[in-house]
Amino acid sequence: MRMSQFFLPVMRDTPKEAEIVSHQLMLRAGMVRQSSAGIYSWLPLGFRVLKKIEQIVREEQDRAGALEVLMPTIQPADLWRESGRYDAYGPEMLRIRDRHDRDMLYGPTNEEQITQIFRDGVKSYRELPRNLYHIQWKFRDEVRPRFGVMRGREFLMKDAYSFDLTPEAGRISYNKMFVAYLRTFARMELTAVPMVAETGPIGGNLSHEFLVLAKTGESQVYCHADLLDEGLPPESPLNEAELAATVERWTHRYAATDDKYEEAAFHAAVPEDKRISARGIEVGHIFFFGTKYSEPLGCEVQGPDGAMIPIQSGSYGIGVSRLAGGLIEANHDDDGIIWPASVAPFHVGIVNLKSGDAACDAACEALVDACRSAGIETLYDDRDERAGAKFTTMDLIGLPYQVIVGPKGLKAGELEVKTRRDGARQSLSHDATMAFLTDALRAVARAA
RNA sequence: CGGAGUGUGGCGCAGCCUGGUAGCGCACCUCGUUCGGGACGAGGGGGUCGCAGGUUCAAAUCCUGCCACUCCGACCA
Repeated sequence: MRMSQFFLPVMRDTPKEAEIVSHQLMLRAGMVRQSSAGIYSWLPLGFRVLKKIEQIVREEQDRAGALEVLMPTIQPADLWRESGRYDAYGPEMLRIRDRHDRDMLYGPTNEEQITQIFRDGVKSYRELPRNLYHIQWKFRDEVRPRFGVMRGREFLMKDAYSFDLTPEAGRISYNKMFVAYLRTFARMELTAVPMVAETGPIGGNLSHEFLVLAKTGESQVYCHADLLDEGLPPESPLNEAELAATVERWTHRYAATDDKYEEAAFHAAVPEDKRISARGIEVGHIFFFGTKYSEPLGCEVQGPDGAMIPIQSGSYGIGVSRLAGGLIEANHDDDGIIWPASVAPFHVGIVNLKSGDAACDAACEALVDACRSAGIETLYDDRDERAGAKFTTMDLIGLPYQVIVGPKGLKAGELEVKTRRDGARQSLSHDATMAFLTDALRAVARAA
């Protein structure tokens, strides 16, 4: 993408309504613009990030055997009356009336919708287990939206729903999602710690939250320090025992949010030098809730003996739009954002220090072409203005690598390659630059 | 919903107390000079001063009401 043809309204000054760093940087880097309280438009740069996140989530859901669907944002009230949640959900549910005076609502979640779909489509235990998910906009009319996209009223969420015959089978489905979540966050280079959680209005009795530790996190969390060093979860697919072992590996140590925290238990379970007390951003939440929805909604299948059996279900959420903010909270410095390569809006920024100079233009074009062939996404700063006048734009928007092209370097046949995270610079030939970039971005390419 | 605060060009702000029909920095446009890293000069465009009502010869400024947004608290992906 040529910067001269892109839409990138960056801001030098920090808008005063933005308090936390991710919100400030998302506005300054031209990723989002606020529409009203807790509701945002995603501009090209931000939308690219959102899609990258969404795609990683999608790939890991697919890998775990979940099937993607797409359910509507607007749902009929009657469906929620069946489950009893129409009245129970309260003012956080945005209620709408259509032209025929039918009560509708903008979905805050989709348990009812998916249960209805499954109920009407599946009649036999032979068709279990199944896991259906979608990535769709939700609306919860929060009393107090804040922190930009981290706590919006409208937000993009991946929600998956599992359907099993027995609680034991349901636990396997739960474990699959648990491991998928570990993999999902690891691919974004986030350390997300699973913690035992309250089940809240979604209901159920088995639940974990996944929290990214960050100073600006909304939740107070307590955990064992070694949990942060567990590293990468094993490659799927895993058998039942491997799944259970992996879940065990990430849950046998103490980890709890303040809802579940008990000081005595924490101190008993964790030696003092391993106790971590920190703030966390909740980026995922999984529940197993058995027959909570299948019973009131009549979601049953016929078992081997012919008896009707209510389905055992769980639901599994990832805050996709929230992750965009969470990733910035976890990856930034004084100059701006520092994207992990897997979610960066572009992999490489190319800066032409002397636009209009034939050699510089040609070298940049050659780089753009070579990167395109190599599957490397570039943002080329080709603007015909003072070279470098916008140079911090590249730092601000946080692309992992920058290649700086100027006439002096070119005379020596060299390009300057800058790594955003540590600021390291090196002078390399065109071929060496491509080799460096290809190598550096190999992990991203391999995962995709 | 309780508490606190803010609304003046795209962003950041001054002006308000002591009414006299709007200003600064950045950004933007034109021309010129610059040109290996947040340039300089000259010229220029852009504002219902959140909205409504009131006081006054005159309101960004004073009064009343409303709205929006932000922050702290309780609640959530």
